[in-house]
Amino acid sequence: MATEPSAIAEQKADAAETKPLRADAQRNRDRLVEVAAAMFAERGIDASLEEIARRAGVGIGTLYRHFPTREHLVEVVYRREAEGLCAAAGELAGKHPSDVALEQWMQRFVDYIATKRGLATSLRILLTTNSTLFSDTSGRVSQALRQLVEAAVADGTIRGDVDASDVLHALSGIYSAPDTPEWRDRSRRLVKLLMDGLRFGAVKAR
Amino acid sequence: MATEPSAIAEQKADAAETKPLRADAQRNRDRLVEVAAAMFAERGIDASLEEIARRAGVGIGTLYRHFPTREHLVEVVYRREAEGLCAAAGELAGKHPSDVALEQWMQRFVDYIATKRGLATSLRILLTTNSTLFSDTSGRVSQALRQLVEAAVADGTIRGDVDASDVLHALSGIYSAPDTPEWRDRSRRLVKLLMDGLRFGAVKAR
DNA sequence: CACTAAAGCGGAGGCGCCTCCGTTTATTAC
DNA sequence: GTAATAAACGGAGGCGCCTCCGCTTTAGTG
Repeated sequence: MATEPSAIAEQKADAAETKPLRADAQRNRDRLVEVAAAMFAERGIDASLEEIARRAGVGIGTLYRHFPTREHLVEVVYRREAEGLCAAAGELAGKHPSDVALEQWMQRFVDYIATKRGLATSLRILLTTNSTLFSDTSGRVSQALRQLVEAAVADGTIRGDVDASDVLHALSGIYSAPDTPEWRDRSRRLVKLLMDGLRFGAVKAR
Repeated sequence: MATEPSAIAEQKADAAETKPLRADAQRNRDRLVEVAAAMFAERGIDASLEEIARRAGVGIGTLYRHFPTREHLVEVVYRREAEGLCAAAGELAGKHPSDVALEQWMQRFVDYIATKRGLATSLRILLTTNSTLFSDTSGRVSQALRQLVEAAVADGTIRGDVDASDVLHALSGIYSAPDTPEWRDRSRRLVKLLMDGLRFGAVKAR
């Protein structure tokens, strides 16, 4: 499943895809995405676009030029979130013992799911059009999890009789809870609980 | 499949369900529903609620008191539409030859589908909550069609080798076309075509 | 009838969405 | 450096959403 560019713009300088933006435009666009990510996390998917523009220090017109609809903006934020999550797997693995890396990554996964769920309820329509959005990101995300679990099993910091799918399955409780306000905290506790279970009976006892 | 009252208010005086409205309130409510039906048909599901209130000669506050969300209003309009459609079967049968009654009813069915489709795209969310909305109306509607088809077959104004499901199946083209502007006209022609087919080889040739 | 409480009314006001276009700024050519 | 031009900016303005609350009307009661 290749990661082809979505129908909706992507600014990654990876390949000089679509004419590079002017310097100021690129700067503004980046700021907008950053602020939007914060706002969506804080206030939910219905955060005011005008406030996002305001906080990013640009006019509302600028926001609309870059992201003609709310959905466009949300999609970009979501993709960024997913990318960050995948990248985090490598980074955490580099600077923590592998069980700790796994735990921290899963905590971050909770935030990611929050984004995903918010997006899901809002974007049913866009999703029918742009169906690769979820499918191709979720593949990469579970790949990242696999990597972490395998490393931790390999060096004995978690028990050896589980694999990534087991962990994902155990995490499924995260998906189910409705959008209650305590959802995030409960999910965090769930991750801790799961980690205790994983560490129990590990070769390298703590 | 009983027609129990939806989670969302219904004003039918059938049984004195929820305290009868004050005369003026009932009047305003009726006007609102009527105007809304016209506006939704004319301008689509996103018609301005303020304009609906204006045309109905009431304040926007009144509209919101009766229908706290756009979806509430849409649902009531839709139910009314469905009821009207079912009732029309009986009326048309009473004053036209049965083949003509069938034809006219099918033309009206086109309008009904238009409402239904508009609603469907807008109300995915509400539908997950209030799932009886579609299922219980569609049963009654197809019952109405069956009645008309059987009558027309019985008195020989349409051919005898078809039944209501055949007709419904033949009408399915109506469902498919996207929301193009010509959709309604094309659907009307489809109904005419179908009628010609049904009359062809009828016992009582024209 | 007159009175009163409850029900209903309606629109001002605050906010968000989105478009349009005059002004500003980066880039390119000389 | 300067000029020309295309790209980008940004905010005013128009419209729609929805809430809130002071005013009006109705339906009872005597």
